[in-house]
Amino acid sequence: MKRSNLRSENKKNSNLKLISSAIKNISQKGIKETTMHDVSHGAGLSQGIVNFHFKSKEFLLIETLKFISNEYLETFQRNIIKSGSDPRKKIISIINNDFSKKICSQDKMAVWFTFFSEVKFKPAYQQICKERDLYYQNITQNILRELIIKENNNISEKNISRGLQALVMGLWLDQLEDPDTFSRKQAK
Amino acid sequence: MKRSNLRSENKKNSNLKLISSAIKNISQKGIKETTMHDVSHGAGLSQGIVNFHFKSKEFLLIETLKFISNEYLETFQRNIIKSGSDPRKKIISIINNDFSKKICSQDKMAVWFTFFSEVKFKPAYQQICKERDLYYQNITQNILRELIIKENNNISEKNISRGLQALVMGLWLDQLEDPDTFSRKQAK
DNA sequence: TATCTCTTTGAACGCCCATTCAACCAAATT
DNA sequence: AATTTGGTTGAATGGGCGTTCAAAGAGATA
Repeated sequence: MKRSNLRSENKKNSNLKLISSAIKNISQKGIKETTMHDVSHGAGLSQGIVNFHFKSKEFLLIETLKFISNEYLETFQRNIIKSGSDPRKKIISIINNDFSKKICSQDKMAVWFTFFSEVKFKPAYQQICKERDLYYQNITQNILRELIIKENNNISEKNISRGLQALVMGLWLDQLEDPDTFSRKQAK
Repeated sequence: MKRSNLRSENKKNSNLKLISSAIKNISQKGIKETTMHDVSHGAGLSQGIVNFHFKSKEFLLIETLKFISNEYLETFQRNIIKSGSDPRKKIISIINNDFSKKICSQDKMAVWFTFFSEVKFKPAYQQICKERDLYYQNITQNILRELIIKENNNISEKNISRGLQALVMGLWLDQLEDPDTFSRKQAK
């Protein structure tokens, strides 16, 4: 066993700490008011470190977006697998996931929508978001198709899945705009 | 008739030009990359003028948000009145308005969501958005109640109207994230 | 132990941008 | 016509922040 892992582990650790700090700061202040100093000190490190690990603020942000996107996709997938083969149960598990405490938290939502608002001006963000959406879209569409066949219905799975996604997004946004009256239960 | 209107008219004109320029710039670059210089020169005026009229960048932004919020509410109201007394037609007119060329344009959506993403950190924005939402919520809820009574149904108008609003928001967001595949017709 | 490589530090640099303000101009008032 | 009031200009100011980099520290290698 190589012992040279101490360094690379420390490095990974630093990266993670920096991304976590970025998420925390962004959720509290937004992207533009989050300074490099905020991020590095929030991670218990010092000034120039972000530029060393991520080259620039922009790349840190991209990695941060990738991070929360992956986090979402992981619980998404895990929940569907856990729910068995009944398409109805699968749909329910998706919705449960979307409004779970972990995913639908004020902090996470704040970060998501902060990035969403920049998507139009930043191709890199757009790509990451698009990929996540396409994945979501694909999966739900397939599940809905199963459901439609099973129930012998005659509706478009494409529109429903897109509508579902939009509904979820809109409800998420609700929680940002008016956290006091928002309830995850009611949204579900 | 007082003739002292030339000055105040010019002033109003300048204000409007500045707000329009702000909208244009924000829709293309976002709030933080829009500089005072961008705004004033976009309006054909010079550097210090925004501070003269709006005191600070922050107040300019608040006025800009108020402006697009009022614009939305005006066409919203006008369309409902035009559509007569049938609740079903009223609902349709709301949806038509939400996805009209004027309201659901890429530029306007970009501006809306840019502000939405800041709502969490800026109480002033939050209040403006909340008011607009409450109004929307109230009106649609009343219309839905009419509809429910008329059709002798037994569902909660509150949840439906909130869901509708969320759905609209989500579809709007779609158009931002992926303008190429988005179609206003399909959304409707 | 000595050398080399990778990571971290934090002061220094330079750019960008909101804001200020004295000077100027045009409209209103007298 | 003279004076006051209000709007506009644009150069100057100052602060904030991303980035750089020499020096130091810590792990790996010999």
